[in-house]
Parts: sequence; structure tokens; C-alpha cells
Amino acid sequence: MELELDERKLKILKAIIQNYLETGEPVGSRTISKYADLALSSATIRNEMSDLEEMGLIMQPHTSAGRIPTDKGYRLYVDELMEEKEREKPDGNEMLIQRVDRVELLLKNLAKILANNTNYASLVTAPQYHHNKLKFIQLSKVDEKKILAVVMMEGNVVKNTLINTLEPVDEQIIVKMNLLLNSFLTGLSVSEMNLAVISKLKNEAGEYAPIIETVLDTISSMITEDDEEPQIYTSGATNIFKYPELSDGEKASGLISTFEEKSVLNELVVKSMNEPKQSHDINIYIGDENKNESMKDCSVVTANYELGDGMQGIIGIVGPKRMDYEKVVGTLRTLMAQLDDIYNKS
Amino acid sequence: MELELDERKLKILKAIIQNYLETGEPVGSRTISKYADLALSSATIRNEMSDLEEMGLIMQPHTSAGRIPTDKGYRLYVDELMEEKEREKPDGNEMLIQRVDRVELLLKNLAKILANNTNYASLVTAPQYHHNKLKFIQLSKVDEKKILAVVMMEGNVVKNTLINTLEPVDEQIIVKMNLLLNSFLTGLSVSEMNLAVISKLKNEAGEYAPIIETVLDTISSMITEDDEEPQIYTSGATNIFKYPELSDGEKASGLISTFEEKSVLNELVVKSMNEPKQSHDINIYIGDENKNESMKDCSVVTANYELGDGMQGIIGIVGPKRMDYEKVVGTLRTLMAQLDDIYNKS
DNA sequence: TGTTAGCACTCCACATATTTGAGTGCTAAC
DNA sequence: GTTAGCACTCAAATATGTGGAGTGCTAACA
Repeated sequence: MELELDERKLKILKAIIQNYLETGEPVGSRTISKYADLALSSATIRNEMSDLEEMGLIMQPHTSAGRIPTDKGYRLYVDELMEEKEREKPDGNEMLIQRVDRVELLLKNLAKILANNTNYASLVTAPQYHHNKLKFIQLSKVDEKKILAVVMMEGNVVKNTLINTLEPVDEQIIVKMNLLLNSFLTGLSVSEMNLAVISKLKNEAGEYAPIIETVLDTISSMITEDDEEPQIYTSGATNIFKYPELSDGEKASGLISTFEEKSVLNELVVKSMNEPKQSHDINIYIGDENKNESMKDCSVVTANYELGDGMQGIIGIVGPKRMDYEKVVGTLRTLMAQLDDIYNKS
Repeated sequence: MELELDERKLKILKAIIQNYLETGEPVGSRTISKYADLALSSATIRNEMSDLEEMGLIMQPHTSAGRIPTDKGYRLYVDELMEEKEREKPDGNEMLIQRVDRVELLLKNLAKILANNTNYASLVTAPQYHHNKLKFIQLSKVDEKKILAVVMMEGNVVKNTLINTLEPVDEQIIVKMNLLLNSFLTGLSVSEMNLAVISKLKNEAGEYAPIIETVLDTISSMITEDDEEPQIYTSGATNIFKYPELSDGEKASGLISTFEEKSVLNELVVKSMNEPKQSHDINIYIGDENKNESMKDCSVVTANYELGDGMQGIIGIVGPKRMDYEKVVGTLRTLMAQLDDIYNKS
């Protein structure tokens, strides 16, 4: 026998899920039968529920309890049933975020706003610089064998590293190298700094080529892999304590640890970067769809942000599966739109 | 009637506390009576315990339970009773830490080591720079009205800020300012950059004085108040879940929040800076002695570290009151000694 | 006078009934 | 196809009972 997902079943499923999102309690047939727009007795609802359960969309925590959505049920809901709350477009001083000179501050702020608005945990990855252009390099002599390299990228992201040279380097040479490096590399993205450019640069450098080499090595590693650990800004990790299904010992500990360990967080989120972008660049991962063990009871919602000049990264929130998806997606959309307004239109 | 703390009472108190530190269970009179070096019956111990309770050093969670130490009892213990485990002096490759060029990395690492070694949560404040000397300043032109200021202090701490100028600034002027700033300020500590120096500097600057002023303002605020939030490195916050008395919902949430909010942490720890230094610079705060609400059930142990050139800060651990004080103090001492070896002797 | 054995008492922790109520599945009637 | 009705299930809440660890007190002892 073939079970069909007719209109009525969908309506019932939606009602069950929405009710469960609100209350967090298993939903019984009587509750749904009171729903206005489908005037059915609880007995009928029970029959339908039984079907929905057989289809794997809902389940009972135990016999004689109401139903709660399964991961599959949630998936159907976010893909088909949920209606995004129409959001008023950003309007003058209603803007939540404002442009600041330093991108890091903006992103930190973004994480905080998101956590406060949603009451879930939020994370924002620092932008990937690969397509991003170099604004300038500045080498300065620290002492005999130490050079400080300061690199500024588009978006005013500043990074710096100490370079230890094998031989003492003269002040003069540093000035020359500064000129050289800047004239060759400024305006290039990291991927554009290929062998051709580099060998030309070395040629030009003449006897200082070895030093240039060291400098280039350092700079490239400085730009590509983010020195020690990936830069991720998080906020509101403790919000998870607001949801009983996540806040008991074991789980909470694992989740908070994950948030402490930026490298793990990074893995979690990087995959979303490579995935085909669906539904306006917002991705939702429900329960077991998350690779990370500590997230199996969570849902993760991510969005790709873009700051212009190829600077892009991921912003996301982590919360219980029983999450207000509509609100979260809405909030993310709003923030993305505002970022767009600030960085790409003006 | 006057209760005297005689030798025997002290011995019993010490036995109770040490037992409680190990087991985490209230300690009964029979347990102590089995203690080898004071051969007494449980009845006698009970009498003594009754006295110790009256003195406010121990208490019962409920009638007919064993005794646990009060804050006052812990205080007496750490002040008088506890014996620090003698530690082997750092010896070649037993060193836990090694010198690195960037102080930040060292401190981050320090926090991690401390958390892993003790199984408590650790925190390390970035050094206060007030007595620290400027190594050099480097201004670079970013675009018409933006200057990037990079400042390096002794210890190779690098900070940078964007300065927005009112008027476009010529490349020439920046070069001049660089020379000027460095010749006047290099080698000075922030406190030495007083009005005399500054007005002399402005004089010399002539028509560029307004720009210099902006630059100086920015630099001083960059050095003194640590831009956005105080720099504090934390590690192992999730260790608190290992201690049942801290890991239940309410408390754990509060503690983790405190660790997320660096500014609160800072307050907690700053007071230890100003306090008279007792017992080789290690301070212990037990339970209610902590000002911060979320720490009332914790003990905090802090030490002042010093990296030479007046760079100093605080390193500390946070754990349950039932903490292995001897080990913690020992570990801190060892680390301090190693830091000393690295930074102050060589 | 300090120490100890002995005993009654307290109270938590744990286990075991008992009750309650929300919710189900099934059947029979409409 | 829908619904009322009923027996059934099971978690959660509420009593009830028991065991044991630990105490305080008293009276005897060195």
C-alpha cells in the first residue's frame, strides 16, 4: 500500500511541527483537532498521525505520548512548508550594523547581534583572503636579524609577522625591498602571485633574492593559513543552556568545547562553503546531517556573506533542532541584505 | 568558654580537608579515626569535630552527614596547613614552555598548558604595557585620508590601528612624521611620554602638529586601554563540567558566560594586581572572597608574571573550592620559575 | 580529666508501590 | 471517510518503606 502525502497530511504535519517548535512538548491529537482551519476530530487526526509516523516524518518518544518531528520531518518542513516571515527592508536608522574601518570588528559585532537576536549560539568566520587583493606591504627593521612584516589587504584587514633572517639586513635593503614588493605585488590577489610574478621579482631583487624568498614564504603563509588557528568569532555559546534538550551535562559540555575549539568549528562550517548553494545561499543542517558528533542534536543554519572584492565567509547559528527556523532565516536574510547595502551597493 | 585551636584539632582539620579534597564526599568521624598518626576513637574525633564546627571551620550539609570544610576552613588550610609539593626545578628539556618571538603566542600557550595540567579553567591577561617601552612606530599611508599606525613594544607585541585624518596627508609628511615620532618616542615607556616630550614633539612638527596630535591620541589609546575589550586568553573553560558541584545548569551557565565575557574576567582579576602581594606573589580567593557572583562556588588562584622590561600580567586558574591547592600552587610556581629563567636571567 | 564504648536518633539515598492523566489504537456506529 | 467511545499504556508525580552512614549524648573507664 502506497502512502500519499496529500494536502491534509501536510497541513497536519505543519501544525504539529509549529506547535512543537513553540512548546517543546510532544503534540497530541486533541491539540491539533482544535486547529481552526481543519475541522476534524481527534480520532481522525490520530489516523493521519499514524500514517505520518509510518512515513517517518514524526515519532513518539514513547507509546502514549504525543508526536514530535523526526529529522526527516524537519527537513520537509524547512524545504517545503515553512513560510519566511516577510521582513521589512532595512530602513535608515533601523540598520543593525554599520560600516566600520576594520572588518574584524564588524564581524565580531555581527556575531554578537545575531546571538542576541536569536537566542542561539552564533559564529562568523573571518573572510577567506584568497581572492582578496593586497593593499600594501610594509617591512620594518626590528633589530639585527628581525624584520616585522605588516600586510594590509582590501577591507583593511591587517596582519603582521616577525621574520627572522639568517644574516643581518641593512636598513637600506629594507627600503629597497619595500619598494620592490609593493610595486610588484600591490593590487594582486594571493592566487595571482604565481611563479611568473615571483621569479620576475627575484630577478629584480638581484643579490637580495634569498631574503626576498624568505619574506615571500612568510607572507604567503601569513595570508593563506591563518597563522595559528582559523579565525572564527563566536558569541552566545551559553545560549544553549536555555534549551533543556541541550543543556544536560554531557551534551552541553561537548557543545561548549566545540565552540572553544575554533579548529573544529571551522571544519563544521567549511563544508558549507563548498556545497552547491541552495535557496538564496542559506543552508540548513538538521541533527544527523551535521558531521560533528556534538552537533547531532542541533540544527545549524549558515549563510555566505560577501563583503566585496571577493572577501567572503560564513555566518551561522547553532541551536536546538526545535529552532525557530523562520525567524533565524529571516534574521540572516536581513543581515545579509544590510551587508550588501553597505559593501556592495555604495 | 574559649575554644583553643590546639595541635590535635589542626591535625584533624587537615585530615578532614585533605580527605574531602580527594573524595568530594563529606567526611565522617570513623574515616578520620582510621588515620594512622593520631590514634583516636571515632567518638573522640566527633567531640573534636563538634568543636571545629563551632569554630566555623567545618560544617555539615545536613544532620547525620559527615563534615565538609567551610570557606574559613579552606582559608586556614591554604594559609597554614597546606604543604607545597616540592617541585623539581626546571631542567633542560623538561621545560613546559619555550621562548617565542610573539608574547601573545607564549601566553596563549601558557593558558593551554595550565588548563591541561590542572584540569581547571585557566586565564592569562595580556601584559600591561604601562611600564613597557616603545620599540618603534611605523605610519603608512593607506589612502587619501587614512593612515595605518603600527606600534611595536618591547617583547615584540604588535598593535595596529587605522587613523582617519581630517585632511589628505601627503606621503612626504608621513615619512617625516615617522622620523620624528621614532626619534622622540622610541625607548620611552608610555608613562614617560609626558607633556614635556609631547609639546617638544609638536613644536618640532611645526605645521603638521594637528596631525601629530591625532596620531598621538590614537597611539596612546591604543597602548593603554586595549582597544575594544581587555585581552585575556582563556583555556579549558569546559573543565568545570568535570566537577559536579559546578556543572549543574545554572552555575555552569554563569561560569561559562563569565569566561566568554572577557571584560568581567578582567575585573575579577585586576584587583589581584593592586593587592599587597603575599606568599611569593600567589593569591588565593576562596568562594565568597570572590566579588563576582558566578564565582561564589569557586576558588581562584592567581600569580603575577613578569616578562622583563616591566611587562607584567596575571595568570590564574578557576576551579571548585574543593581544589588541589597544593598542586595548583606548585604548577604555578614552576611555570613562574620557568618564565623567570627564560626572560629575566638570560 | 580526657578517652572511649554503646545506644538512640536523624535524615539522606534508594527502592518500591500507587495514583494520575495525557494520549494512543481499535472498534463499531453514523 | 469520519467520529464517539472505550480499554489500554506509560511517564511523571506522589507516597511509603527500608538501610545505612553518621551524629550527639551518656555512662563507664584509666
